[in-house]
Amino acid sequence: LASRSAAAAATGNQRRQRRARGSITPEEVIRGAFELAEAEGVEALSMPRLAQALDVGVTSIYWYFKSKDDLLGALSAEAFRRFYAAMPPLAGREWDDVLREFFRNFRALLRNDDVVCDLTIMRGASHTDETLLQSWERIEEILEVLVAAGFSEESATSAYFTLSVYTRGCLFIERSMRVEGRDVSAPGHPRAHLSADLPVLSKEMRKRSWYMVDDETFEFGLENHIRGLRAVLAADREASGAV
Amino acid sequence: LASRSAAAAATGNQRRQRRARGSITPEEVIRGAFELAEAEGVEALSMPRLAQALDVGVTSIYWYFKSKDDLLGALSAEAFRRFYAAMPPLAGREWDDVLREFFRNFRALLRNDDVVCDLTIMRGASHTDETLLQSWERIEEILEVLVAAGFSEESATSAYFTLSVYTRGCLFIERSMRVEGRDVSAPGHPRAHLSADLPVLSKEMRKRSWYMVDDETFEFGLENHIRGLRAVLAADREASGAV
DNA sequence: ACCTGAACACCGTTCAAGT
DNA sequence: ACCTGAACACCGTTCAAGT
Repeated sequence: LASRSAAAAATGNQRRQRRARGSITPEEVIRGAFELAEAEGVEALSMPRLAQALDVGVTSIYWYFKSKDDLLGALSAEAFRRFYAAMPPLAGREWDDVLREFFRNFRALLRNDDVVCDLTIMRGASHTDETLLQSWERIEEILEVLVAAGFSEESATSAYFTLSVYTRGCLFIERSMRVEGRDVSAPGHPRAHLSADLPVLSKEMRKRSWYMVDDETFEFGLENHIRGLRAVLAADREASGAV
Repeated sequence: LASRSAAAAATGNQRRQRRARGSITPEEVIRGAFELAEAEGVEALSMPRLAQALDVGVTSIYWYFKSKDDLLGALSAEAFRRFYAAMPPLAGREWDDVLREFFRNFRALLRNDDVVCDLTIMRGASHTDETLLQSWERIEEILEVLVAAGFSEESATSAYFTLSVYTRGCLFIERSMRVEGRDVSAPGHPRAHLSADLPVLSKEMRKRSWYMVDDETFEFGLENHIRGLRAVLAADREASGAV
C-alpha cells in the first residue's frame, strides 16, 4: 500500500488526501468559481476544473449545488450583488442627468468586468428573488425621479426599459465580439474593401470602430433617446394639466 | 459473419450500410442541420445527432466542415441569406417611415424564426465576406435615404446603428427569456408580490409582460428614437445651410 | 452528514484505416 | 477521393460506497 502510494507520487498520480468533514463551504466554492472564471473565462468553468482548483472531489460540489445550472445561478446572484454594490447612487439634479449617469455607469461597470457581465447580461435572466428585488428597487428609484419630473408612470416605465434594452444591447454585442477575439477598439474593418461601392458607410467605417458600439455611438443613442423623451415630457405635462 | 449481422439486427444494433462515394454534399449537411435545429433547437445540434439524422458516419461530416465551428459558420451564412431574402425592400415615403418599417420587419422576422435568430443574433457576429456585404448593402440603402432627407453622414450612421443595437437588444433579451422557458406573453410577474413597496413599477408590471420587451415597449423606443432624430435632422439641415 | 471515485452517457475531434 | 469506426480527452451527473 505504501509502495503503491509512493509509485503514484512519483508519477504525479497520487490521490488527493480526503478533505475533513465541514471543510467545504458553498461560499468557498463560489469564491473559487469566480477566481477560475476570472483567470480563464466563464466558458472554461467546468465541474472537474473547479473541483481541481478547489482541491476537492468533483462530486463533492454536488452536495452543495444540485447541478451546474444551480451553481451558475448562485454565481449570477453573487454577480448581481457585486454589480449593484459597485453602481454609484443616483446622481444628477435633472431627470436627464440622472438617466445619463445611470446608464453610463451601467455600461462602464459591465465593460470592465467580463465575469460579472457574462453572469448578468449574457447568461439569460436567471433571477433569484433577491436579485429581482435589487433590480426593482433601483428601477423604482429612477421611475420616481421621472414621475417627479412630470412623466406619466407609463412613459417613465417605457423610458427606463427602452434605455435599459439599448444599454444591454450594446454590452451584448460588444461582448460577443470580444469573445470571438475581435479587436474592438481599432477603427476600420479588415474587410473594408468590400464596401468600395458603399460611399456613406465606407467613409464612416474608416472613422469608427467598425462594429459601431463604441463610446461615441453609445453616447449618440443615449442623447438621442433623451431628446425624444423631452417631447414625451412636454406632452405628458400638457395631458396632466400642469403648467 | 452473417449470423453476427443477424444478431445485431435483432437487437437493433446493425451497422449502417456504407454510403456511396459522392452521396454526401455540404448542402445536404446544411439542410439536415437546419431541419434538426428546427425540430430540436440549435443547442441540441451535435455532430453525432446530426450524423444520425443524415444517416452518415459522424466523421464524414468532417470531410466537408473542418470543425463544428466551421459548420456553424456555414449555417450562419445560410441564416443570414434567409433573413435578407425574407426582409422586404425598403418601404415608406419619408425617412421615418423607412426606419420604422425596416426595424419592425427586422424584429418580426427574427421573432418568428428561432433558428435564424439564434444563428444571426445570439451567436456572436460570425460574418463571412458574403454576409458582411449583404448587411452593408442594406445599411447603405438606409443611410442614403437618411442623407437624402438632410441628415449628415455621421448622424445617419449613428442613427442606424443605434436603432440596430436597440432592436437586436430586444431580440436578445426576449430570446434569452424564451430559452429559459419563461412565458413571455403573460402580463405580470410571478414574484410581483416582492414589489409591494414599489408603487410605480408594481403598477406598470401588472399591465405589461413583465420582462418589458413586448410590442408596446419596443414601439415606444422606436418612436422615441425617431422623435430624437427629428431634432438631429433640424440641426443637421441648419448646419449644412439648407433651407 | 459530508466527502469520494467509479461509472455512464454524452460531446468534439483525430487517426488510421477501408473502399 | 471520400467515407468510416475506434479511440481520446473532455463534459455533467448518478450511484453506491466510505468515513
